[in-house]
Parts: sequence; C-alpha cells; structure tokens
Amino acid sequence: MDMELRHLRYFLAVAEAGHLTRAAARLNIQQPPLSQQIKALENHLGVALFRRHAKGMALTESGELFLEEARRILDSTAVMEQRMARVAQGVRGRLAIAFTTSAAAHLLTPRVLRLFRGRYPEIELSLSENSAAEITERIAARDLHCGFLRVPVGRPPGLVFRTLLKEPVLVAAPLDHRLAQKPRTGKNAAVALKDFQDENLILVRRAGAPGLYANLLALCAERGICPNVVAEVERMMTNLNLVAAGAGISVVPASMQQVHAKTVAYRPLGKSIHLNAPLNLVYRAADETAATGFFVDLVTSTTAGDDGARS
Amino acid sequence: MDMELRHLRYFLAVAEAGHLTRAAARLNIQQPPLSQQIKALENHLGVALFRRHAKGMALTESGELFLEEARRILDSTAVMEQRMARVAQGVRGRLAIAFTTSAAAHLLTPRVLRLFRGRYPEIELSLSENSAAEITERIAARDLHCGFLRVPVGRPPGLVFRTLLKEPVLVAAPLDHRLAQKPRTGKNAAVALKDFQDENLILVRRAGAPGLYANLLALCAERGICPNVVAEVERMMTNLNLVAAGAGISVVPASMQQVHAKTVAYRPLGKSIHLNAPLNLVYRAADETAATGFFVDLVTSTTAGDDGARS
DNA sequence: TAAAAATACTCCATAGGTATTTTAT
DNA sequence: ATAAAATACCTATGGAGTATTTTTA
Repeated sequence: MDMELRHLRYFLAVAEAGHLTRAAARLNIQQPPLSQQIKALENHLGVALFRRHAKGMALTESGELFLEEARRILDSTAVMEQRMARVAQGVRGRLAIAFTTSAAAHLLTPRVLRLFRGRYPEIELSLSENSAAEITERIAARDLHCGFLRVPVGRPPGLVFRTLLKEPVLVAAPLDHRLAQKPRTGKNAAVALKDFQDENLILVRRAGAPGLYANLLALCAERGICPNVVAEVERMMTNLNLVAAGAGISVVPASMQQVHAKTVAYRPLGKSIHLNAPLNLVYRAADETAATGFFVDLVTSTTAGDDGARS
Repeated sequence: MDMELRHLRYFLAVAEAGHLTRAAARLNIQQPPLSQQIKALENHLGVALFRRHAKGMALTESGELFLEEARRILDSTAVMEQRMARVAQGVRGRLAIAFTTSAAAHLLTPRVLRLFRGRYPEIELSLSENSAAEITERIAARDLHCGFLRVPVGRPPGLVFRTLLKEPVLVAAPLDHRLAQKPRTGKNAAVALKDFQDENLILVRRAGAPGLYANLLALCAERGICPNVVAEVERMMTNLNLVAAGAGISVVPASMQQVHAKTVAYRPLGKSIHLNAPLNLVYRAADETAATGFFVDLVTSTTAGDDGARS
C-alpha cells in the first residue's frame, strides 16, 4: 500500500476527535471504512497509532510522534494549495525583465518596477541588463518575459514592440570641448549638424541594424557631412565613459544626462535635426503568463499620454 | 477531487521524464490513466502544469513553481516514513525518566543515562526530579516510563520495582558535632545506635510509608533509644542542608557523600545496625514502549553483580 | 452491560487497462 | 508522416456503505 494524504487527513480527524465514530461523522463517511483506513495506515507504518478503549481511541506514544509529522505535512500541502491558487490568479509567480543600459537610465524604469512590486508583492521580479539583440532573442526563447530597449533590432515573429515614448537626443561632449562652451539652454545652446564635420565621433555598434547611430550617420551623409568615427562600442555606458575621457563626442537619449552628469557636457541638437530616441517595451504576443499581462498593462497605463518630458 | 500524494508522485515522474509515456513506464502504469491523473491535478490546481508538444511535455512556469512545492512535500513524507520506521523499531521516540533526589545522587544514574544516549541517540530523554510518591503515581498514569527511587512507597498494581543495589547508610553530622570528631575510617569511626540517644535528628517525612527513616526509628525503639526529632522535611537535599547548618544529625545513603561533601561529616554505622538503602528502578510491567524495555535491559545489565560498592 | 471499535460482506466509484483518435511538428 | 498525448470505453481494485459481532471498561 502507498500512503496517501487521505490517510493523514483521516488520522488527524480521529486524533482530534479521540473517537472513531465522531471522526467518521466529521469526515462524512461511515465508521467501518474509517476503521479500515486507520488500520491500513498503522499496518503500513508498522506501529500502533491508537490505544482502543471502551469510550474512544487515544493516541499511543508513537501516535503522538506521528501526529506532529502528519500535521506538518498537511499544513504544508494546505500552504501549497493556497500558493498555487494565487499562481492560478496570476498574482504569484516569477517575471523576468531585462533592460538595455540606456533603457535602464530612463526614470520610467525604476518607477514602473516600484509600482509593480507594490501591487504584486508575490511576483518575484528577476531583473537583468543586456544588449538589445540578446534581450530580443531571449524573449523569443521564453527565457525572459519583457524587455526595455531603444531601437528594435531584428523582428522575430510573435514579439510585440510597443513604443512607450520618444525623447530628444543630446550631444555629449567632454567638459573641455569646444561644444561645451555653448550655453546650456536657449537658442545658442543647440548643436547644428555641421558641428559634426571632422569631429571625433564615438558610436554604439549595431551589427547591420538600424538604430540611433545609423540614423545620425544617415542624416550626416544626406547633408554631405563627414564625422570622424574614432570608436565603435557595445554599450552606451562605454560610450559615455569614452566621451568623459575626452576621446570624442557622441549622442545619447536625453534621459542619459543622469549618467556622467558631472563629467560630460550635454547640449541639445538643432530643431531641424529630426533625431529622437524611442523607448520600447518588448514581449511575446502569445505570452500566457498573467504576470506579463499585468506588467504590460501597468507600463502602458503609466506611460499613457506621457511623452517622456519628465525624464 | 481531493489532492493525493499519488498526484504529486505522478507529476514528479512526468516532470522528470519530460515525457508522459516514459513516465508511465517508470510508474508501471499505462499512459492514458497517467494522462488523466495529470489532467485532474491541473484541473484541481486551476493551472496548466505542462505545455504539450509533439515530442513530450515541458513544464510551464506554473509547473516549475509547482515542482518545487511537490518535491518539498514528497521529500517531507519520505523523511516522515523513515522516521516512523525507526519509531517502529523502537530506536526513535521519547522516554520520560524521573529520579528522587537521593537516587539522582547515585553515580549509577548519570552513567546509565550516558550509555543510553550513546546507544539510542534518536530517543529523546525527558528527565525530571520528584518525590518517590509522585514518581510512582505518574508511572502508573503513563506520564512517565521509568523512575529511580529508594524505598518503594505504595505498590500500585502493574508496577515493577526492581532493586538494583543496596548500599550502606551513613550518619551525617555537622562539622563541629561531637560525632565529627571520630576518625573517618577504622573501628572507631562507627557510630553506635546509643549515640542517637537525645540527639537532634532530622528526618525525611514519608506520610505513613515505610522507608529508611521509619526503619531507623523502629531500630531505636527496639533498643529503647529516644532520639529528639527536630525536623521532618520533604527532600533528602533539605535534610543535608539542615545538617550542614548545624540543626542536627541525620542518616543518608552512602552515595550522598558527594552532596555537601565539604560541609557535612559522614560516618559509618556500627556493624550490628542492619540498615541499608536500596536503589529501585520502577516501570510498568505492561509498558509496550520498546524504549522502556531497552532502558530496563540496559540498567539491569549495568548493575548485574554490582552491589553499589563503586559509589 | 453499554458504548465503541472491529469484522464480514456488499456495492460502487474511480484508478487503471485496452483500443483508437487527435494533435503537433 | 510520425511520435506522443488525448479520448472513449471497459475492467477491477479497493474505498465506502450496511449489518453484525467483538472488545473494553
């Protein structure tokens, strides 16, 4: 015979009632089958759990020991069933979210995570930072649920790219650079495209993919301007590190001003330069995980009518 | 439907095999009933545990969460069954033992407990100190398994009183007492019965029961000697405290020399005085607890041919 | 002797088996 | 086209019900 939870439930009822007949009534079964099940359990365990006397059944010493064990296991399964009920509702589970460096820099990110944590405390958030290409790939592979990134790279079928906002792009220059002499705001602050002529430019590489930097180069080419590309890096953070070190200038989404705020000068681009940085939320259209739906809804409602000006 | 351990066992097999058919083979059942049981479980929990695809079944995210829970519970029941197997063998359990103060003073007591602990590490010893009357009563009431005491008080049916040893009785006197001037050993060390004439005597009270002190008084009466009983106390420890304080003299089992060794003088009784203190082990004859049997056996074999001279 | 548990026996619910269909790649 | 899971249906184990006997204080 294999032991089943039924045996534990029956045992517990008898132990608590101290009475086979009363326990049977409480369990909505008759006395004889209960008697048999208890006997089968005793037989399985190889110990007498009860001492039978004229007016009921009392736990033996082995029975007392078993009572503790049985209670522990039944409590444990009850907790499990409650947890799974919350999993079924979607309010418990795990949610894996990734960000590109520049997406993580946008204030929207921590804001929305804090909101989510508060609303769904039983959903364990697994956060990571990675390149846009890896994030996209891992979402398609069900390794991640959601991703925040700038310009979509590759468009695997079944993935939704939802543009949450578009924000201006700023020129980042070393503090001792010519462009850093411009005022921070006002008409004269703006950097024109011709300012890029022969300028040392640091780009974030995107193996053949369109992106902020490809767009910038296209604009330059359109107007016959030739910047001097001195470095191609993987991450936007490296980008700014090099600018801070004086290796050249670059462009970054406005929200990256927070990064290297004291060691890099940020200036706006001229009105005529139509270059902006989107922030996209990526997820699988067919993701059945309730948590993903909750997260997408929360992000969407948080950014509704938000053009990113706050960042 | 009520969830049973069977569901967890089946789920675990499928999760580990990643394959319904293979899991069924491993469980020695056919594939269709396994399919049904898994479906019933999913239905009960309200979540999909597996994603079905052409070559097997893969856990969903809820399934992964459930896997942890199911493993925990099955491990827990396995541990329980192992523990109960040891309970069945008698090598696991609880054993409640009590001592009177003077029985606890005998070196046999710690020696036998240390031995038992080493041989049955999974039997939890519950030790207590109490009067002989209470110990006897609580053993009869199944509150205790074994007791160590001196002279049996009351003889409830079903209790076995096994005399382990008999040891000499010593006279205990204050350090500045006349009897304390006697040499510690040799012929002149012995205290005669006439030395008790008009002496302040402290007794351990035994509501009408025979005991060491009743025997002493009987001996005195026999020879026409009248000691002056100045105090009747509950415990032998109180007894010695009063002797140490100079309130009078008393008699105690030889093994009590350890107690108040520096503050009380101990002298032997004369050869003609047939007064000795037994050490008894008490237990229920019908005690079915294996641990009790083990303990009684251990105590018996430890004291075989031992007349208490070592203490 | 009275109350409760155990036994004997029957019944039926359902776990499990057999045959076939459906599904997914 | 093929491997695997689901469905349909049947079988039979054993859990549960009914009637009665045995046990225990």
